[in-house]
Amino acid sequence: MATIKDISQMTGFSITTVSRALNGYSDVSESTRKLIKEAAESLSYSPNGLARGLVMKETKTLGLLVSGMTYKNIDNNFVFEVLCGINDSAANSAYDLILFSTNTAKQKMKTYTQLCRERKVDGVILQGVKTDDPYLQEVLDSDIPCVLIDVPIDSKYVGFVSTNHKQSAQTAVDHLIDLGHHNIAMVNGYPEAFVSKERYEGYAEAMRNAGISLRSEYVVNGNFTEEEAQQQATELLKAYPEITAIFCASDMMALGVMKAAGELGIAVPHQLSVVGFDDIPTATYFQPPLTTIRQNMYQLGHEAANLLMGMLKSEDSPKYKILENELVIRSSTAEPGR
Amino acid sequence: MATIKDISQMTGFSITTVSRALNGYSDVSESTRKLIKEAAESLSYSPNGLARGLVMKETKTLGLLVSGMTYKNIDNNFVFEVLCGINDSAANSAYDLILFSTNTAKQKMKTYTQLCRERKVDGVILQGVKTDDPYLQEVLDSDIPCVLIDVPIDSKYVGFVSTNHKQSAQTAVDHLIDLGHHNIAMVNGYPEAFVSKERYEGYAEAMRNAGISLRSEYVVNGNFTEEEAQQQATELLKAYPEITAIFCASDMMALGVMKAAGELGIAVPHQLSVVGFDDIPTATYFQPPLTTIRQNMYQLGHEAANLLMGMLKSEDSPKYKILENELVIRSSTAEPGR
DNA sequence: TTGTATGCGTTATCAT
DNA sequence: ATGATAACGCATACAA
Repeated sequence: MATIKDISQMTGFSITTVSRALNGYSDVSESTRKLIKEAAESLSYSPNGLARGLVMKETKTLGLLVSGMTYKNIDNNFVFEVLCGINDSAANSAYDLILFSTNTAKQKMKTYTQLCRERKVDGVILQGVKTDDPYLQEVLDSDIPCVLIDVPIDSKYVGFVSTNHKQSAQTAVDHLIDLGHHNIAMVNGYPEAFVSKERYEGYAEAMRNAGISLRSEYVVNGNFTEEEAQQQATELLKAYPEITAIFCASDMMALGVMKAAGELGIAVPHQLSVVGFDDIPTATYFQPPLTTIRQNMYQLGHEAANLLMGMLKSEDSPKYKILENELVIRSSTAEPGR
Repeated sequence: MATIKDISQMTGFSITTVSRALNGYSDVSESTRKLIKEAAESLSYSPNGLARGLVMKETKTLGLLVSGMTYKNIDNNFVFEVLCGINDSAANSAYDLILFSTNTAKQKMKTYTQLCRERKVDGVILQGVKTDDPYLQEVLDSDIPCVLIDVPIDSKYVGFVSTNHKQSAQTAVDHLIDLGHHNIAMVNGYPEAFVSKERYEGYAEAMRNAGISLRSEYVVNGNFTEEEAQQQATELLKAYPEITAIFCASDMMALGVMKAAGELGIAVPHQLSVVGFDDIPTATYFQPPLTTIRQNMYQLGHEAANLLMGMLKSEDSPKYKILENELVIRSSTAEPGR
């Protein structure tokens, strides 16, 4: 609880000199600096970040607004990987992270801007915002530097990181087409997600390029959950038994699809090929091991933090970055059988 | 950027009255309160948490010192589950979380106490501290309220949450003994972890109770990693082919052990039974699905945060809690075969 | 019911 | 090279 005032009294120097000495200013003699540093040490002094932040208008904190850090998302380390990336990046600089622990009830009380301004964060990283989220508009209107994850919007104070979702989806579906599939369905997430739109675009593009006409009945939404995907896939496969392949917008949904197939007595991959998206660690262990699109979420988080810290340093720092995904072929896809 | 001063000028009331009105004090007339609130609204005022914290000596932030939020731990959502639990708990109260992003290099620069005092956190949750960690002593010496995860120490300002590691380990080994195993080895984590000691105790206790003499050669350390466990298990199984069961202190190490067995041509579970610890989501998908001890890490985090917030509220709030684990029997254990 | 004055711990401006 | 003083935005003891 010692302050620079205490050091000042102990050493006889003014608080100004103490402050300057401790902050490495050059206009203080080495002898007094030594004295002051020793006093600080003996009083086990720590600077008060609040007071410093109050006057400096900079807190060296990055805000994190992360959806999905809750019980039901526990199996999805997607969010965790992003977090690790951000954390590692912040650890290499002087920033700490503040996690806005907000639930839907609290979200109604405090807006995005309020949250950030109260905590006086230097910048924010947003993960999991939907396109119709009211927060999104606030972000754009606000003057708080911000990086969005998987929402491609940039403006003066806003940047983003994402992956090439469309191209990746296209690659995934091309893989199915190359194997000889024609009746390819898609289990998407939900319409309010940018990534869902992009991935659908990729699916559609691949089909068009192959001269296969799109059938809207073949495309359903699984809300990114295993359960809904399983249910949707069950109905899909019952209604359209001609389907021989399903492209899913997440690995967990792919798991749901495989379970649906299993219950209907449809063998994967021999009667039905399944492709996922994400490449979660568990995907390797699925039965059969899942063919999927690998996203490097760690790197996504890492780049997000770097981008943001860059924006804080200089006006004309790059504001967005798009990473490349990669198709990982395992055993859930094969030539269409009979 | 509006302050109460701005509101004061706009409405003509003093900043005192503005402050009191906004903070819901009763000694301000409803009419002026209304005026002031409207002014605040129109100026889109947000209180400055730094200034408030400076004078109130309370920041409504909980510090999180978490080891393992880094690239190599990405597959281990153990940490993430704890985090989710803490987050959910904090979300239901007025606290936000601050993640101390510290790497080993930075850790040498700033001590635990410095970190906390600079940020002026009201309390701290520590995860992943080893028994020989210098941080630990600091925690005990400091007067910052703190909850340790899986380190059973409590004092005036320190509490902890943990699970019944010893009993759980004993249950796991009992299960093996009940199946008819005698030559049971253990792949532990590392000696500096409390949980390792506890789990070893449980192993030893079970063996003693069954009248099986302990052989120190049967106990090795896998450092909680898949790779080291695999390597250690390989040597173990080569040197002592009479071993028919291995109890592992984590699921990832159990995976390493199963891989070792696989490479040596030893069938699990028919020639070797394997038990893990944690019940990570992937454990269900291992081949064979892993028998293990389920730990509810989410609840652990939840309780940790609740405990800490309780300690902040009153002196004589309970300071520790021990949760129960549960044996989950899957297919990696069986009667010893030949 | 409202206002005045003070302090929280720090940095910054301007003297000396 | 060092010091006095004013800010930063807020809460609170005390007055009125």
